Amino acid sequence: MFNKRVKVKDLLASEPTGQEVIVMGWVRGFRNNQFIAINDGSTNNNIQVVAELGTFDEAILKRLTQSASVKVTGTLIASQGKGQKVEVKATTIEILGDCDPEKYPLQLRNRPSLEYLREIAHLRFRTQTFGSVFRVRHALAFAVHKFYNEKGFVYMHTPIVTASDAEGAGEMFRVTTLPMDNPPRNEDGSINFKEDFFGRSTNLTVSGQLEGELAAMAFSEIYTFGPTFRAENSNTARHLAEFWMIEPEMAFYDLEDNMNLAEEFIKYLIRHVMENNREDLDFLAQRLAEEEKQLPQDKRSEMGLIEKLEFVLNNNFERITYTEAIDILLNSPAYKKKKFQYEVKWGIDMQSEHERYLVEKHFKKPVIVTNYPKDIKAFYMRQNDDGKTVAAMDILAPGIGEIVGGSQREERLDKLTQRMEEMHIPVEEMWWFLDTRRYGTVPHAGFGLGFERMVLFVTGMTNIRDVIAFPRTPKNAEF
RNA sequence: GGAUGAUUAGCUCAGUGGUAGAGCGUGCCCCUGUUAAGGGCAGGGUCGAAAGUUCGAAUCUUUCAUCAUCCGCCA
Repeated sequence: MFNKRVKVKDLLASEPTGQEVIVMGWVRGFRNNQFIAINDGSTNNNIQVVAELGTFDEAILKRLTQSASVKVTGTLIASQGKGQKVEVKATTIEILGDCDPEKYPLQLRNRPSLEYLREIAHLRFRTQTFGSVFRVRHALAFAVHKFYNEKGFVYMHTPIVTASDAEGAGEMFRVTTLPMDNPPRNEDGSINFKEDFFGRSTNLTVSGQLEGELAAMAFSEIYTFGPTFRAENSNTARHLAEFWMIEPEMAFYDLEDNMNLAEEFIKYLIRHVMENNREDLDFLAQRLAEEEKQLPQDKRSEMGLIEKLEFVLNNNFERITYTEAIDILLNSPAYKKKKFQYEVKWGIDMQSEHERYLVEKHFKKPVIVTNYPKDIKAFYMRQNDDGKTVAAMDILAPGIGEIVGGSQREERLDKLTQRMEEMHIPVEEMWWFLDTRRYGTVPHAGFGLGFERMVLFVTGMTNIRDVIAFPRTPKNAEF
C-alpha cells in the first residue's frame, strides 16, 4: 500500500506539527552523511530528510546514492537549517532501488549540457530543467483543452494514417505492410499498392486540417490536437519529424475572427501557465538568464523570460499586411545598409532574416502578417478580390519565427477547383473535400499552432528537441 | 539538402609537431546541522574512425561518422 505517501510539493506546503509522514522519491543529494534531498517530480524543490548521525546502519547510508529510490517514514518538523522551512526527521529508511554511482550516467553536480542530456533522454526528466519543462508542457496541453472546451469547440480526433497528400505540407512517411525487399509490381514496374493493407498508398498525416474542415461543416467549431509527421530533412532547432499541432477550424469565421481567436488562444495559454506554474517558470527564467550570460552582449535578450511573457500578455499583437511588411523592410535601415542576404521585393516568400527583423528589431513583439501573395501559399486559402493575394495569416513570435499559420478557407467551389487545377492538385481524389463546398458551404477559417514551438516560447528553451520527451529528427529515434 | 564549426577521462573543457592535463563526478579515509557541505589520498584516456605526411601526430592532410549552429522546407 503506497497511497499513504505525501507528495514532496504538498509536504513543503505543510505546517510542521511533528506529524508522521511517508515520503517516496529519488535521492537528489546526500550531504554530510545526514541530509538526504529527495525529489518525486511533483516540484523542482526537494524535501530534506534528516538521518540523525549514529541512528542508521552504515550499510543503508552507503546506498543513498544519487537517483537511488527510497521510502522514508518520519516526522515533519520545522527545519533547523536555513535552506528550507520544513524537513522530515527519519525514523525508517528503506531503499526501494539502488543506483550504482559508478555506472549512472547522470551526475547532476557535473552540470551536464543539454546536448549530453539528449543522449540520455530516458533519464533527463530527473533534472530540474526537464522537470520544469515537462510540467509546463503538461500544463499547456491541459490549457489547450480547457480553452476550447470553455468555448464550446468539439475535439476531433483526425486520422494519423491518411491517403491524401493534398496539402503539400511536406514530404510524407509512407505506411505499408508490403515486403520491402520484394513488393508486388504492376506491369510497368511500379509498386502495386492495390495489394497493400489499405488497398492504396498511405502515409502518416502532415496535417489534420482537411478532415477538420469536414467536421467544422457540422459542429461549427472544432479543434484537433495530435501528432503530425513530416519526413523533411530539416536540421534546425525549430523542426521535428514528429510534432504535435493544434488545429482549430471554425465555420462562420473570417480572417479577422481567425486572428482574434489565435491571439486570445496564445494569451490564454501563457496566462494559464503564469498562474499555475510560476515556480517552474521562475526556475526556467533563471536558467535562461544564466545561459545568456555566456553570450556576447548584443545576442542577449532584452527581456527576461517572465518579463517577456507579461509583455506578450499585456500588448496587442501587431497586425500588418504582407504588403506593409515588405514596405517596412524596404524602408528599414537594415535594407539600406544592405544587411539582408536575400532580396526584398513584393512577391517573395519572406526569409527568416526578414521575419526576425520585423519581430525582433522593428516591432519587438508578436506580429500577425496577413494577405500574402497567392503564389506562395496553399491552394485552400481564400482568394482576395485584388486577384493577387489570399486571406492568410501567420503569427511570428520573437526567437521562434512562425508559431501559427492559418487562413480563411476558400468556400467558393468554382474558385477552389480553379486554383487546384492551377496548382496541379488532383481534383477527383479530393471529391470528399470538395463536397463541403457543394453541400451547404459556408465562410470558414482555421489555423495550426505548433505545440512544441509554443512550449519553446513559454519555457525559454532554445532547441525544440528539449521540449518534447523523445524527439524524432533526421537520424535520431533512439528512445 | 547546403554552409560553418566541433569531437581529448564518466561530465565540462584546456592542450597548434617532441613522454596526455584541470575542475567536477567516482572510490577510500577524516569531519559532522549541511544547502553545488568541507579537508586529505587514489583510480581513470590506444585524444570520434580509417588512411596519409613526418625521425616523431591529440596537433598537419584526405575520407567517413556523429553532434551543434545558421540557412532552406514549415508548425
